[in-house]
Amino acid sequence: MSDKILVSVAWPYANADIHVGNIVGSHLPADIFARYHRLRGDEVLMVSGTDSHGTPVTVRADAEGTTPLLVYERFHKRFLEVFVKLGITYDLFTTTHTENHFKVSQDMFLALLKNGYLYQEKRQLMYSESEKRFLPDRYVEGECYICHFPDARGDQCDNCGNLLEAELLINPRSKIDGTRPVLRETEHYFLDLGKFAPAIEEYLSHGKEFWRPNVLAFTRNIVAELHGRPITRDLDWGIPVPIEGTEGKCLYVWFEAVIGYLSASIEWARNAGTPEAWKKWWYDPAARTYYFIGKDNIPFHTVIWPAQLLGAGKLYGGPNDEALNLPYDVPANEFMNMEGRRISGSRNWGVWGLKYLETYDPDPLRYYLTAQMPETRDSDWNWNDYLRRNNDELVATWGNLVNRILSFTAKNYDSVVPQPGLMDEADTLLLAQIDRAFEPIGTQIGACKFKAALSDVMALAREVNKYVDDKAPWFSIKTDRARTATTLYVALRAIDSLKVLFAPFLPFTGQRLHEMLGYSGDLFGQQIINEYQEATRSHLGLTYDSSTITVKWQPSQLPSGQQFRSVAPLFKKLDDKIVEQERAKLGS
RNA sequence: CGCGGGGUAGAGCAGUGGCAGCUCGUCGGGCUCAUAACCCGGAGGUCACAGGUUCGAAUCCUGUCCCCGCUACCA
Repeated sequence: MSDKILVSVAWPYANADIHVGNIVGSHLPADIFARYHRLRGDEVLMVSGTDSHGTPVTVRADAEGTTPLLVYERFHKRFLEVFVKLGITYDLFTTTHTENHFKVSQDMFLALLKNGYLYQEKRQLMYSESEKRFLPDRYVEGECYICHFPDARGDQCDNCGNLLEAELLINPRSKIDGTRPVLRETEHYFLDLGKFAPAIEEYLSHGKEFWRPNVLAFTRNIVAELHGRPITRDLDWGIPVPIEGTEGKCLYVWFEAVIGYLSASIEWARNAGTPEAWKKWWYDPAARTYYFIGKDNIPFHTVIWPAQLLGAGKLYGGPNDEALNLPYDVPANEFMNMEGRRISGSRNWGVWGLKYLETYDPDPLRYYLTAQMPETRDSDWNWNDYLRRNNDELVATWGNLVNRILSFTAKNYDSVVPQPGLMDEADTLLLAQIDRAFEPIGTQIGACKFKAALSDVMALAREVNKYVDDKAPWFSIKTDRARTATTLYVALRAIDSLKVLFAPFLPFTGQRLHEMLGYSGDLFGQQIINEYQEATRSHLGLTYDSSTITVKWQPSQLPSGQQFRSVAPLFKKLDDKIVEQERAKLGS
């Protein structure tokens, strides 16, 4: 029986390229999870998109002398490219800059307003008369009112380190044109989070034992002191507040971006020609919704988004009048550092997806990132470690197992899966051990324990290497062809099973191995980039066609007599020199 | 005392009351099918530190030190 699984992934900001921290934090674990559930035959919907609004995008546009629209479009296109090359199989990766998302966000705003969860409040904020707009804190400089450093930023003083209130700076000036901003009163909408505290506590109080302890502890702590947060800002790049007389005000990004999970699901259904199909993930109480994010995003997904969903109530209405589903699990990852220091775009301290793929293959990256995934604590990318895991684990253990058995079979059995004879205890035990592994390894992936699952699969590959060594077919071939045929058949079937167990982690080499073994058909579906036209604008979206999948999460049924196609190594051994070469690029 | 996470073999990690484990590296041996790949064996740890609870603590409690994150536009 198939489960309904919604895989929601953090929306990357359209102001910088995707780096390994973004990939390991959310996109990759989500993809492993989605691929596994698809192999199981579950109904999976995996969505995300580009967060195209917000100050970072505007800041970048100002710096480049261009428009936020062009900045967002440029990075959005590069996101799609990196996800195709890395095999991050989104059913829909869209953007927040669609008419659909505007509409859904505004609908949710209005629903919250109608249900009494929004209130208005006036604030005094910095306003630039020369530019006729309110200035974000970072756009204001002035004398620090604590240490009197003359060039403090609006949000923090670089001299004394204190966090500042921009409106209190002495002699404030605009960072853009140097003019003196004035305080001007502005009215904003606030989400009344305090009203949700009892409901959120109730939500967190049962059935959350499987949540990662840090996520749960962090969340429970926040719920204790919930207060209203502004959800609108004085900006012109974003989603307009859908109320008369609020010109020049937009929905604040943190409020609007999370709504993307819902709007992307709706868009996916509409694009597929089944406009109601999204409802089975959002209204069926048996559906499970997962949110793959980085730890910086925890409160938005475990408190604020549930509050929005609770407050919006039934919104568009489920088939049986159900309310919207709350997050089932939020498996947030910690951060991955780069050679001991925090990844930083401005200092060029990191490894970027597209850049990496110019030189290296996707599966070794997926392997290394999974093995180093920051599931319980911060981890570190280290090029020496990358080299070691590629050469000593991927190449030496798994790649070599495949290569030694396939080439031996090619050489001695004419590239045909041999007919096994009577199996002895060792043969039976090995196959039983691997057949039995599907369930516990699947359970681990389903529980978002990706490191442990991958390490268990690799341990099985070592078991098969050991079996081959014990059987020594290179000896038996000289005296007992029947015995050797059995050994090779057992090893090949083990390899064929390992192909499936590794598949969620290593889809590209999995597909190659699948073909080498002589199968036709695909392990996974195809990724397709489409252009979608709405009434007034168009956007690119990445989608996934799973109709060609022929493989299931189950032990190999490899038929003897099947003819191999070409046999070639799955992985490339890397030269030691890359460590110094790659390290030299950091920080330059 | 702002909040949360973490400190276990050279490196990276698992291990929530019962003889301290895994991968890699290292040392020694074996094999030769395989990308000098594979297999076997050994060495290596006062489980951050100090107290406490317990027949028994890496694991529970108290205190201390150190690292990381959140509160900002660096995921």
